[in-house]
Amino acid sequence: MKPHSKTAPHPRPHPDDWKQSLRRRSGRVTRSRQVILEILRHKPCPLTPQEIAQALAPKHCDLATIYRTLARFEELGMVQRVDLGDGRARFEIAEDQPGGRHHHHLVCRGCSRIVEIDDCIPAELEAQMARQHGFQQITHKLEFFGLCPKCQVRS
Amino acid sequence: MKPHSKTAPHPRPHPDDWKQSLRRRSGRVTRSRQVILEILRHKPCPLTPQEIAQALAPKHCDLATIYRTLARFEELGMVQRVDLGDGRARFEIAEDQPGGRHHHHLVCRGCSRIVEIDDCIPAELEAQMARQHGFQQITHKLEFFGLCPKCQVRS
DNA sequence: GTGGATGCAAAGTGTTTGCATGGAC
DNA sequence: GTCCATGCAAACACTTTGCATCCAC
Repeated sequence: MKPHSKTAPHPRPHPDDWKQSLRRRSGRVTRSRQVILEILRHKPCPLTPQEIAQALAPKHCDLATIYRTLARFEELGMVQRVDLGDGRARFEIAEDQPGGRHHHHLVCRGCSRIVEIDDCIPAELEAQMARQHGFQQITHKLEFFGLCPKCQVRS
Repeated sequence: MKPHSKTAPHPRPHPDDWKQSLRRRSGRVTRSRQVILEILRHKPCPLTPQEIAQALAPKHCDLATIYRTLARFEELGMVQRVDLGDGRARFEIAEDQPGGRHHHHLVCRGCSRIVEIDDCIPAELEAQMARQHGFQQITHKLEFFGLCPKCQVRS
């Protein structure tokens, strides 16, 4: 069940295209920015700014810088914000970027483990909603919560 | 399209049952608590603690009290927390309470207007996910975002 | 009268901003 | 050399907590 199949897949940019698009917008390709992007590309789940800071701990990067970088990357459409309802922001590679894809998350209520999920809601559901309420450009956030096998035993 | 039909509807408690269930748990039925519940019952969309404070402005109730009351009500299963991704908590009557029902929200990205939506994801989707990843007691959060008719004109 | 609820103030937590310095181009 | 990015500290918004007082029972 993967009803959210893209009809016209985006052109896949070269992994380093971002450097040019950043420079074009008078931004600079700094070491921090490269490392942050590397970390996001290699992690299987969305990360909080704190987690990113830890991941690049040896090279120490200020939290404020991480926030600013992520905000910039979000503007450029390189990363997207994920909200799992615990009051802290998480970021992952945007779904139309190399290494990204449209997906949702299944979060364990016990240990907070995050599993990525490819299933999605029927596209027709959004279309119908758009018609019914006159809204346009509809997007959605869908997250699942449950108890993972380990935490079922524990409780 | 309303695939989330309840098979066995909860017994509908009397609107004032909460007073007894609160007292049973050694809680007290104070004026603040009654008014807060009244406000939530009469509003068509989830409210932030701030909005609740405004709504009962003449009778002034401290924000801390509102937070504590909502936390208590949430424990008792009377209200539920809604997260629309803007970093502030919202609350509404729980879906199995009198006046509540399972629903989701469609939020305007322009003016933040909130519309309640009865559509839901196919129950089969959750069931399959449970099987596939071994999770249990799966719940979901589903929120839609778009541009309402007014904001389409503006932009 | 007792124990829980409230108001007020202070502390927490995640995030953002101001400003001087450092580094990409 | 110019201008943007960074680090550090202060400011912010929302939420939680401590404590003396108040009130439901």
